[in-house]
Amino acid sequence: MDSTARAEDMAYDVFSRQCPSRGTLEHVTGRWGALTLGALHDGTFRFNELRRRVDGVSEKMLSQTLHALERDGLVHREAQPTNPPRVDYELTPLGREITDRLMDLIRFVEGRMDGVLEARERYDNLAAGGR
Amino acid sequence: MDSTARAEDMAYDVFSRQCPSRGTLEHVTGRWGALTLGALHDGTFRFNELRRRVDGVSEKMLSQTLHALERDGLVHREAQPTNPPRVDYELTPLGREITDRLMDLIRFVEGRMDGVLEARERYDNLAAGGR
DNA sequence: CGGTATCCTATTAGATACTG
DNA sequence: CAGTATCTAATAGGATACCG
Repeated sequence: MDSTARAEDMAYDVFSRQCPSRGTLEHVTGRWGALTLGALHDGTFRFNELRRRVDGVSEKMLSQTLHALERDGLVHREAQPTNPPRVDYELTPLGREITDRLMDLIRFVEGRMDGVLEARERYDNLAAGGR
Repeated sequence: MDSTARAEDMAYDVFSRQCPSRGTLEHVTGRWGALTLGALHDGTFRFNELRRRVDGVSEKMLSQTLHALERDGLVHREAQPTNPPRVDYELTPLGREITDRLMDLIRFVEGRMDGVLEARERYDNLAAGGR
């Protein structure tokens, strides 16, 4: 019984090279994936609204990122066949569960940036003294 | 008082292009950063032990990744001046706090991979029918 | 063992122009 | 508005050789 439960736990292992979870994790945590999910954590947005929220993303990268997240079932795309077109993006229930955890991580890192910046100064000063 | 607290909350905002938290988040969530931190979550390891744990990483990328994480104060490097040399890597307290949250995310994604794979099939079948 | 240095390729990302 | 297509530039990544 324990061995069965353990086998299920190990069904997907991101540390293994060929595991598909590695690809999905990269979609979630990649530079633009993380910021796009983070933006959608605040609500439903249109394409150009998202572009403004994710400061610095190009049309191309946002489009590519949204496609990957939609394919993985984390983002829902709602297109209205009007003219001009209107397309809304929002998190799916699964996308929301994942993004909740992603935001925990992002907020925590933001909250500790002072410590990170201090560590960098110590590291750089030490390296400068060493040479 | 509330306004002061809010100003502190917004000190670092990863959605803003120039914020240094964006770089640190990329070190933490990048392909090799996430897997390296994940490996170190299990304990202290030597360079080549880490290489084996992070399946697929090259010497060059592991070295680069460890340097970035050490500089950000998330990983501690302990070198013994013996011959042959022995170097141990482990998480700092800050690295552990961040990695705890990272592992929550990773384990959750692994646990939902069946749903992700089903979503991909639906998406690909729809796209195939559309063309 | 624990790396660094170099070279080379592949992938990613940005800018620009264009379309329904 | 919401993208796609194309081209180019920057960066990541791999292979190999070498060093303390």
